[in-house]
Amino acid sequence: MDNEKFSQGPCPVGRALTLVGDAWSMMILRDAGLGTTRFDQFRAGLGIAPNILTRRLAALVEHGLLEKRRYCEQPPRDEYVLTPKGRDFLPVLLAIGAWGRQHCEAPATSTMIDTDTQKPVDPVVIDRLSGRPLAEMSLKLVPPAG
Amino acid sequence: MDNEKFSQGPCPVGRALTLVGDAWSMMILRDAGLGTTRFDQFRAGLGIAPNILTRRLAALVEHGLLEKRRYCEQPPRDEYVLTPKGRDFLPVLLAIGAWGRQHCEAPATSTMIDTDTQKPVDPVVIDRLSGRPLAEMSLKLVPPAG
DNA sequence: CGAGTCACTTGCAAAATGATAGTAACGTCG
DNA sequence: CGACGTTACTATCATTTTGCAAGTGACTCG
Repeated sequence: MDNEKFSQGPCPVGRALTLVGDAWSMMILRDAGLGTTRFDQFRAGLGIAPNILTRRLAALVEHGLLEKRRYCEQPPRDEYVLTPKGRDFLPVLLAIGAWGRQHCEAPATSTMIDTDTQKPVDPVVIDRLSGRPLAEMSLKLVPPAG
Repeated sequence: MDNEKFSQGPCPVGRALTLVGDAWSMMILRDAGLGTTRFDQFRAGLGIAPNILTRRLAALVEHGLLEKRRYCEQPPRDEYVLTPKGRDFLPVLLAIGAWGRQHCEAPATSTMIDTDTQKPVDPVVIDRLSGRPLAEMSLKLVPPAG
């Protein structure tokens, strides 16, 4: 869907989706958030074909969500690490995961726990100002430049 | 990417993405959340080809995010309305939008405002238990079943 | 009757995806 | 020192998906 209409349009959702709006990219970011850094780790963990992985990683690097770093010269070894921009996207993935846990039943489900309290996290999207869950709020769209 | 590996796998993110893990589906849901219900409204608003729209709508209906309702018999007119499952996904889209507003600059940006307070909303993903933003927390993955 | 709206379907070209195989640079074991 | 393994890819090619344009059928409005 990657066209210029959305990448420069007024809707921030559209702009975001031109960068990360495909499943592989999000899965790569998820694994990167869990500590995966190397090409073959991503490949094995996701079961993704190497040519596709190459392209997705390159796109994520180009868009500034990952950084490719040479961490060993001899032999040449690269790692892909999240940039601040990429790290900021992880809460969104956890929100997607929370939705998936609620609405897509499956035999077994992995969970995330807070390492401080050892309790499972339950991601909710709220409004920072009012502190209320967005699901309970009534919202209105305001177009730009008016 | 739609394969059985993820739709039945342990990761709720993967399961969710088999349903909504493409940009068009999310854009359709976004518009549905803003009140769009009819085929040609979606088509015109998104600039999507009609055959693609047909398939995406059918997939979203099949997966239970939208419901197709005949609201007029003569002439036959259908509308697509969000199910509870689909409505629960909207906060995630707003979180994606918040990320997009922060990280993808553009000349002009539309915003959402709270109709109660008339102030712009600022979506953040927090942990329901601790109330803390997930971005500040340190998390650990726990695999299922042992 | 003719034009227009709505919700699509059909046909076909172009692009993306995915499986498999190959490559290049290096390290390690015997 | 030479075979084999590891890492990080590229190349090739079949399959799948996407997207544009045009057409269709049911119906309404003037």
